[in-house]
Amino acid sequence: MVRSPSPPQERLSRTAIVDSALRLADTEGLDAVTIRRLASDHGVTPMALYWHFADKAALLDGLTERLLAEVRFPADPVGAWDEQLELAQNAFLSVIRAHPNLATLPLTRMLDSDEGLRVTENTLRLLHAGGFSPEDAAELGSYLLNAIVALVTSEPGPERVLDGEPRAAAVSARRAQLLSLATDAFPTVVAAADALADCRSQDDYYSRGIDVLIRGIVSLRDATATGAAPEAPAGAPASPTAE
Amino acid sequence: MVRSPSPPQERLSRTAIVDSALRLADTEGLDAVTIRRLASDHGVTPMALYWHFADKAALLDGLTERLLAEVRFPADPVGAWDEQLELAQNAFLSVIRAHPNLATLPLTRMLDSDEGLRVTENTLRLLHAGGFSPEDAAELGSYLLNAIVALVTSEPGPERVLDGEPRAAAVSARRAQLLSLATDAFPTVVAAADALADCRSQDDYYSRGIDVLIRGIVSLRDATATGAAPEAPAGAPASPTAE
DNA sequence: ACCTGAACACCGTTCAAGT
DNA sequence: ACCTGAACACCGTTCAAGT
Repeated sequence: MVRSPSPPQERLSRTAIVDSALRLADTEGLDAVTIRRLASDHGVTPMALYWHFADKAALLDGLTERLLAEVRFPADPVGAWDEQLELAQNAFLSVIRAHPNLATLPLTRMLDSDEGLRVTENTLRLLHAGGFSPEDAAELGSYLLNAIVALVTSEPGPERVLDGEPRAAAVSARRAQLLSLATDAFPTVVAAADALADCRSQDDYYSRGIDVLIRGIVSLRDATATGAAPEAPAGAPASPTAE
Repeated sequence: MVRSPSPPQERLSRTAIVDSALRLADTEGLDAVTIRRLASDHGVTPMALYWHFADKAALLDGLTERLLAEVRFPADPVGAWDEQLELAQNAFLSVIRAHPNLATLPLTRMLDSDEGLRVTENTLRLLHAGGFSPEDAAELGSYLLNAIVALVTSEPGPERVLDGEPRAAAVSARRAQLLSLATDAFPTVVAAADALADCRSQDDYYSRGIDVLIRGIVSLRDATATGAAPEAPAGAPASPTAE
């Protein structure tokens, strides 16, 4: 609340607004990111933001772009195709994990910024190099990216805005709720109450999630892409076969 | 707008409110579901709803429960384990596909209603029968369910609130945007512009998405669950090994 | 070019009352 | 038990001005 009430701001700018929106979302959740809140944090009238952004959707597009700009894909891809794919997916995952409150933004805004297009292109290119057509790569790539978001949103545990003592309280409340269920109707849920109330090991959870994803893609490729450039170096797609 | 301004309502009730909330979300999107809008649709004061629900979160929990109640799992599971898993996943998918505007609700509210717990129990039980421990099944199951939601949210095409002519306009605008990109920076995205702007075949898209998911799980099971009840009949878990 | 001021049509919610 | 009325602290956004 006493974040920076009315700092002697030198100037308003797109990047300054997006910067504070990112911090605000990280600390207080995406719902806290409002035009009026950002304006007051910058010691300015709400309407001032409308000179820099057409509307709130444009602001969220800017925020999404800022998030996706942090994704660092390996510059020179080496190793087997599935290893390259895993590295790329982990690059995306680590950024989403660092900003879990923003995880849902790319779900609908992936194609609405240059950085989102960059991430998309890299993913589709990798899939295409693995033998999928650009069209198949498009559907598979969109799904792959969103499944990684789903991995983060489905991480067991309470809302990610909570911290410290309120978080521990939420975890034990959830545990108690699940343990109180009828064991004949919900035997497996009761048996897994601890694991559902809070993630046991985040690293294990995520490495297994990525593992399942890659296994699925590889298995599909092996069953589908019969002889279609199965082990291309993935520098650039051999021939994009445009339209 | 002229939906049912002030019908001579007999009585307000939880189910009547949830019913109209479901219709409203389906036709106008989740954002249209507000306390005040529902109240006016029922010809009643906003505060009237607070007798039936503690707050808006409770209303959305009720809406989620209503949605998940539509999920019909096969009563007597027959066939191979992965076929059972696929049937169960398709049962969940078909409900989400029927209500795409509500797809994101189960992401955070799965454990907050009896119907959500029912869906969770069924999923975990199946995974447990496949050889995963209840804890592993919990993490895998949460992920599986959310990945199916991700499948729906990542279906290529414009927002699902749009229909008819505005939808076609959004599709061709997206297509034009993607085709106008620099082909040296975004060759694969440009090549897949059509597939990214609108889903080619929804049935193909979804059957492949489920396919990738099942393949991933099966591959993980074959690599992991070494000899641990690999082909149990899946009626009920052999021994829940509680705690 | 960049920001203010007043206003409009919305939100969820509390609190005190009515029947 | 079930609903109303007035009020509070919020939203995003338009439109007309200011400098």
